[in-house]
Formats: sequence, structure tokens, C-alpha cells
Amino acid sequence: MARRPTLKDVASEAGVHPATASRALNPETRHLVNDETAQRVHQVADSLGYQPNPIARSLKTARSASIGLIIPDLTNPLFPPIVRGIEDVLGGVGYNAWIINTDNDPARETAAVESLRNRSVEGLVFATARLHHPFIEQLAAGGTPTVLVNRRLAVSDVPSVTGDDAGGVAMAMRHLVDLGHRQIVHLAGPQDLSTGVNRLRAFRQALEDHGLENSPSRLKLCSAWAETAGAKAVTELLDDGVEFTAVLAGNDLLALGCYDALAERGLSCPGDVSVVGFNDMPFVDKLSPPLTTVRIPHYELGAEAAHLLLERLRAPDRTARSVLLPLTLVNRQSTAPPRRL
Amino acid sequence: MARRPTLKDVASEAGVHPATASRALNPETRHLVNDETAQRVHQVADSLGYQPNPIARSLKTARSASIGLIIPDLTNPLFPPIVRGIEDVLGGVGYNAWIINTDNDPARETAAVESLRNRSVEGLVFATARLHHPFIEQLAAGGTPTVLVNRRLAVSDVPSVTGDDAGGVAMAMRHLVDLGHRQIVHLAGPQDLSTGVNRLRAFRQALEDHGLENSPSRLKLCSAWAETAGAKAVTELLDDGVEFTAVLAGNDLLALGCYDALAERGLSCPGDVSVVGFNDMPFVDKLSPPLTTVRIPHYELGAEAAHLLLERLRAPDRTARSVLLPLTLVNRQSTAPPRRL
DNA sequence: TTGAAAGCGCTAACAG
DNA sequence: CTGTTAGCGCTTTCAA
Repeated sequence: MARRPTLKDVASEAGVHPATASRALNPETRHLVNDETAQRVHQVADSLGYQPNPIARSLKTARSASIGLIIPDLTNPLFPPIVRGIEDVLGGVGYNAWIINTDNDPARETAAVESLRNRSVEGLVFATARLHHPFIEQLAAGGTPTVLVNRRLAVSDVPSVTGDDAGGVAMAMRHLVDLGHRQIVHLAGPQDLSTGVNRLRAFRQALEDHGLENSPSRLKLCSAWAETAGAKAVTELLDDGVEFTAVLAGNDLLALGCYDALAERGLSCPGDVSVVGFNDMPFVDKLSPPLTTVRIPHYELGAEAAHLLLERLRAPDRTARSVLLPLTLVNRQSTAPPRRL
Repeated sequence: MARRPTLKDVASEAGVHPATASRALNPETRHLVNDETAQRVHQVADSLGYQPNPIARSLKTARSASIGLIIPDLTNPLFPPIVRGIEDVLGGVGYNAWIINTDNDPARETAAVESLRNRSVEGLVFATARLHHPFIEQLAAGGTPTVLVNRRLAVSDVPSVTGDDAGGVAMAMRHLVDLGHRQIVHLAGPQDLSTGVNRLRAFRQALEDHGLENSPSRLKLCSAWAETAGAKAVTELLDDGVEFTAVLAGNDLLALGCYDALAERGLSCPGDVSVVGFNDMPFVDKLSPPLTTVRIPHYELGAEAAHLLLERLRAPDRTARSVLLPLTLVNRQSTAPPRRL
């Protein structure tokens, strides 16, 4: 197999110095070279099938046209669309992403970031942010271009791209109230994540806005975004005799658990209890009943995060900006007017 | 921010030549150096927080401790487990993967592979293989270490890791026959993919094995692994008055379409028609009825593919070997004895 | 506008 | 066992 041509090959074939060939081939520096020469170099490069060696370039420039993407777990259906959004935008400008799964293990996170830095990644996108996340804060404070996606930090100027949870909850609650519901419970997600606390906060706000009683018994804190946690919460609610006609689940998995618990007690959805989820995961439209849920534009979240990061790379001194993407209520069959008044 | 220490820093701090430091730090060559010296070098490296620069190493060695992984689309729930299986195994030996989504576009595939080679990836894993796939065949013939996962080529010695479709279909068919079904239709997937043809072939074999009539009318070729294709196929079957009591769908998406078509015609599953899927995608246990399906161990497929590739990298001359992983039937509620005899 | 020269950080002959 | 030397392929001063 013939050795791949190098810049030197192109240069000698075109009768110029390698430095000139480099300048001619690099769009950034092409203007420094005689137009005619540049064209010749390009022709030779094409005919030889020359492809620059990104490794050599990285070594010299300490840049790599790549970024690191840190996610909890690729098999969680939330993340693939985010990843694709990021990759599609990056790909458009010749960048690539290294994807790391941390399984929410801080040790893996730090190790991964260390190894990414050795690879000279130019920036980092985290989908793993907890409300208090010293590691990320340090990194960002240390000047590493960093963007958060899907989740954000509690107080910080690290730019983030997230869904407008407050708006989403408000829509969901209005929907339930419009249907006639007055006794609504919330299955809140982990309170160390921005999504968990923001949705809970918005739930309380909505109760107030609609003049509904803010009864502590109508709130369940779930320690994980998991079906079992949702089922457990609803079972306890039922056992405690809490009255409710609707459930706002912190996410779709919790809503799924809710379905399970309801079914186990012989309660029908939406006949006895309406349920609203969050995320619009794949296939929740295939449940029975199809789940009414607040859709988060995950692909767009990723795309926007990539844009933000690229912008930071180009203009590091521009002030950080976070973006909130609008959510939409997907109205399916798991919500209906309450049976009892 | 202090410059990261280089090998030279470590060497001078330890009072040795950089080459010695290199040998001491690299496990492969550590035995070439005095034990005492090596220890000192390691200590200095630790205290300085030295991390080798993989880019410089790659440039020198033309190896990169990374491989390329070419998949159709990360948002298809089939692939994330495969990816994780691969990454987990590779990670264990210090390797990483570049993930590329092709969206089944051959042009993107060739472009991606080209760019991966520029990055000196040491091998390639394809999850995009079609039965006839000249590009992959050329690559493998050209000496690029290549492994296929999930799908394989028609005739070729390119090693692959796939599920045992024949065995899976046999199990599913036996299950249906044991329930009493005699009129079984197959929704076959795309016939340019090994999965599509292998399952169809196994279906025919099973008909023969069980002494069932091989009626052409009981077969529908679907042009895509998509819900709409499955729905269309079943609707046509019904319109044509074909008699059947069970459907073996080529995959879960096709089975989903089958559910839709059945529901639209007011037929119940499994009361009127039993349905078996393929893959055991996430959440098919939440459908109503929960889908009986043939489970493919996607994570293990990925892990095995990574092992195979690593082995090829270590011993390129060993003869290529393909592996077939056993499938299991997940018996849920979409199958039952036929109503009519 | 182009060439010369140096060097990014590392490893691999080769000598000693 | 260790040091010397050279160079992977590219970019970037600096000088002409």
C-alpha cells in the first residue's frame, strides 16, 4: 500500500517549499500566497489525493478541531439526540467530538477530562452537570471553554443550553387546570439536578398562580429518574389516602412508574387519574394510554450547545450567554377531565 | 495556567535522558531500563503530574490507540448498547472510539473513513454493512483491520459479530407452533441486509421443519425496518384475505406497525392474531400487549466485536473468525393460542 | 510573496 | 542499561 502523500510530496511536485504549500492549502493563510501558485498547489494536492495529517497539525498548533462531550450514559434515550445535534453542527465546521460515558461516576469524569485534555480538545460539553459541581466550576474558571447542555449549575456563569422547564411545567399545569383538575400531585426528580429543582419550583409557582392549595402531601420527592421510583411514590400516595386526580411526573420514566402503580391498584388512566410526563421519550406515544408529555427539543439543545461552544472558541472574551429553548406540550390520551369533582 | 509538563521536564528533573524517561514510562519498554532508575522516573512523573501527549506519540508511531466506529444513526435505539459494549471493552485497554453516523449515506461513509484514516485509527468497526458492500470489502482486502457488528456481508471473510438469527427465528417459530399456530406470516426486512435475508431464510426453513405450507401469500417483503412498512404489509395481507393467526415480524418496529394495522381493523392481539418481534428494543415490554420478541444481546455484540478487533490488531495474521451470539425468546403477552383452528 | 529553519512531544534505531 | 540522534508531518516566525 503506497504511503499517503505528505505536504512535502505536494510541495516538491508543485515546485514550491513545503511552507508555501502549507499556506496555500490552509484557507486561513491562503491569501498570503500568490494566487497562481496557490492554484497549482491545490491541483497537485488533488491529483495526489493529499489529505492533511490532523495529528501533525495538532502537535504543532496545540489545537485539534475536536471537543469532548461528557454524558452520563448513551443508552439513556435522552442523550442520543443531543449527541447528534452537537455532532451535526460541529461536523459542519470540520470539528469532531469525543464522547465519554461517565455512568455518573465522578472519578470517571475527572479521568476522562484529563485524557481529553491530553488530546488537546479545544472545549468541553457536559451533559452531566449537577447543581453543585465543583469540578466543572473549576474547569470553567480555569479558562477551559465549557458549555453545559440539558442541565445547569446552581449559581454560575458557565453557559448552558437547557429546556425552559418553568414554561413547560406552566403549560402542563394550565392544561390540567383547564381540564378541571384541582388536586394535582407532583413526582419531583432528584433535587441535586437543575431539571429536578426547576420543575418542582415551577410546580409550586403554578399552584399559586391557579389558586390551588400547596399541600405538602401532594408532593413526592423521587431519588432517581426511574420507573421504580415513580411507582413507589404513587403507591405511597395511594396508601396514605392522599386525594388527587392528576399527576405531573418529573419525567417520562416517573410517569411510566405511575402507570404501573395505577394499574396495580386497578385505577384507570385517564379515567381515574390523569398523567403528564416530561421529555417525550421515544415510544411513549405507544403506551396505553399514549402519554401526554412535555416535549424537550433534545436535538436542538445539542445543536445550540455546539454553536455556543464554537462561538466561545472563536471569541473567548465575549461574555457567556445561556440559552433556554421553548418546550411544547404534546397532548395525548393520558389526560382527561377528572371523574370526581 | 502552567504549561503541562513534558517528557523532557520529567527527564531533566529525574536526571536522565528523555529517551530513558520514555522507556521507563512505557510499560512495553520498561524492562529495558534499570529498575531503580525507572522507579525514580515514575516518581518524578507522578509528582509533576506528567501525562504523556498521545498526539505526539501518534505522530511518531503512526498508531493512535483509537478505532473508528461507523453506525447508521445513534438515535436508533439498537446502536447505543452496541456502542457502549465496544467502548467499555476498548476503554479497558486504553483505546478509544471515534463514532461516525452515516445516516446510510455511502458518501458520508467514505468521507468519514477517509478522515478516520487521517487520524491514524488502527481499525474500523462497521455496523452499516449491507450484503454487498464493495467499499467495506475493498477496505478489508486492503489490509485495514475491520470487523462488522450486527450485520455481515454476503460472501466474504471479513470477520463479524452478529446474533444467531437462524436460531432466533427457529425459537420463535417453535413457540408459535407449540401454541397451535399453523398459519404464520412473516414480515421480512430489507433484503439487502444480512439480518433481513437470514431471518427470512430461517422462516422458510422453519415452515419446512414443522411441515407447514410455504405459501408465497404468507410473506411480505418490507422495504424498511419501519413502523409504517409493517402497518402497510399487514393491511395488505388483510385486504387480500390472506388467512393467518400469527405474525413473525422481522423486527420490533415492523411488529409495532403490525399492532397499528390490527387495531385499525378492530382485531385484537393476541386474541385474533399473535405477534412476535425481533430485537427487544427498549419499552416494547410497555406496549399493550407487551411484545413477545427475540432478544438480541446488543451490548455483548459490541463487546465481542471490540475483542475481535483488538485481537486482529495484536495478531493480524491469525485467520479471521466470525462469531454468532445466541438469542433468547422473551415471552410476553402478544402471543397466545389461536382462536380458530 | 516565498524560502529557511526551527520545533511541537515523543519514540526508535544505533552506539556505547 | 543509557545516551545520541534523527525525524514523524505540519506550521510559524524570521528573513529575504
